[in-house]
Amino acid sequence: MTVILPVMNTPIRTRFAPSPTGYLHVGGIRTALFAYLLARQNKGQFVLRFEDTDKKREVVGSAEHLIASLRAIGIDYDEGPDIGGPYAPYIQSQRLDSYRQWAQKLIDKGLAYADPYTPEQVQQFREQAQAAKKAFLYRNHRPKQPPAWDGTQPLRFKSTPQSYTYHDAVMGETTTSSEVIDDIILIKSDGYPTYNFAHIIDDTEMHITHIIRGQEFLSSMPNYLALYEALELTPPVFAHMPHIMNEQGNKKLGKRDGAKDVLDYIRDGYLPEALMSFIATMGWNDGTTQETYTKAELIKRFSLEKIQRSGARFDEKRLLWMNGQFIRELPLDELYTRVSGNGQSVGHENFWPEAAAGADEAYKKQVLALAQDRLKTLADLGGFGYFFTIPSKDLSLITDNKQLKKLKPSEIAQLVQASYDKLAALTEWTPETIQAALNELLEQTGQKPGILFSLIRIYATWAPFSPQLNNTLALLGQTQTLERLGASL
RNA sequence: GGCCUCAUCGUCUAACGGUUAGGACACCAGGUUUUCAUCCUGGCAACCGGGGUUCGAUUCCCCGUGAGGUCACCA
Repeated sequence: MTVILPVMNTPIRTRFAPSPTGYLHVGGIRTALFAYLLARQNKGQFVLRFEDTDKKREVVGSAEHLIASLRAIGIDYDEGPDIGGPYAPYIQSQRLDSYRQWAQKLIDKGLAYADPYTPEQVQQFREQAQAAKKAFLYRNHRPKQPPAWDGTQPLRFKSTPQSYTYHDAVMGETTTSSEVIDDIILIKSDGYPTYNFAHIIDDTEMHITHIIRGQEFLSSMPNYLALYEALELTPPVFAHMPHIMNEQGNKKLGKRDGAKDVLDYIRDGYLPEALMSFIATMGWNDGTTQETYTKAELIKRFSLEKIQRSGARFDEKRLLWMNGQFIRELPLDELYTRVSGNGQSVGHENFWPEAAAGADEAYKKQVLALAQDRLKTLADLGGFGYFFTIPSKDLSLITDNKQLKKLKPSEIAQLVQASYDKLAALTEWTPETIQAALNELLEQTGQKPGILFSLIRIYATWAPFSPQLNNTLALLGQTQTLERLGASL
């Protein structure tokens, strides 16, 4: 039969419904993001719901962690476990009465029955089917006279195999085989509902209009459609997202394979807006050549129809590039607050090198202005410690330098002394006057910039690289520059 | 194995029957008269294979092949 999906004229309501079993990785948060974007675009609501019906797998603290992750990326929800809403509670373990009532409706209609078998017996059926190279279907073993359901056995759906055709907002027209319809478990023997049953009830009661979820649920769609029918409910719009694959491209991204916690990206100095743009453009684009998007642009331009149907690999190099792009576009003052957190919570990290602790704000902002173009992550700021403290000498910078290593120590000393004298004579200390002095120094000593400037730069910073020499010296100040040049090897 | 889905440079992607198949990341080369980064310029690099349909297929159809997902008292 064909399920005709309704034309939606009610406000759009989407949801993100994770189970509190761990952290959120980029794959998970993308599903949340797309649901969020759709709701915001249509002035609808975005709902957070916890699906905690598997008490064995629950991880302490993960609910808070999930919430923190969404907040950190900039995905705010209108209703949820912690903030409530018109359809509270938003935690499945607190909605058991609802599931019971809807289950009773199915029992009354003769569409649900108690499963009399032990898990071991069912497992035996499964193995028999496997041995016979056939797909296991519980309904082939459906008891003729099932006992009355007393709540201690699993409650199963009494299914009728049939084929469905439905429209998926991402995947398009989809037809399912009747073979996969089975007597799925509605309520487990521990009294909690299965995801398969609970999400349908919740989405209905919470007036969710669009279910956006991962592609792994595609193969269960026939069973869900059968349930909607049995419950006499109108299904919402479905949008199944292709998976994000790991970097090797051979598996869907998952926690077991080391998929990174999104909060770790924040801790590592990735900007939320870069993360959002990157995640959104993995598997979605608006048909233009635009490469990065602000949140406002995403809300405006997003559409389910433009979502890619095939899985996308997670390319961390591209994320790193994108992060640099966003850092560069930040106004200096904004960048300053981003790197100067109190370190108390995620999103408020302090990325300054330790030596910067006592430095004054104006000076730090000048350093930041020089550093901005060179940051790929905020954490890269940690490499600018030489602006705040006299760096320890690393002679390998000279001995490993293919030009400098040819010089005798006496020649080096001479060059440094000449530089010292020249810079000490300056009465005005600006990038321009310094550059002029440096240029004169080149003529005076007859040295190539590659040798002379490298030497000065190394004496001033003892770092493998640093901003442009004149700017670096200007910011360091004349006194500090001379002190560093004056120190002997 | 059954069922479902997918298929353009190494990667993310554009193209919705007619293009020298475009952009970006990565990589390589050059420039911005020190390094690294930024920025600019240029380069390398793709329509999975085979049949159809069509005047014409990357694009539509079929069959292969490959990849992923799913077959739980997990979600």
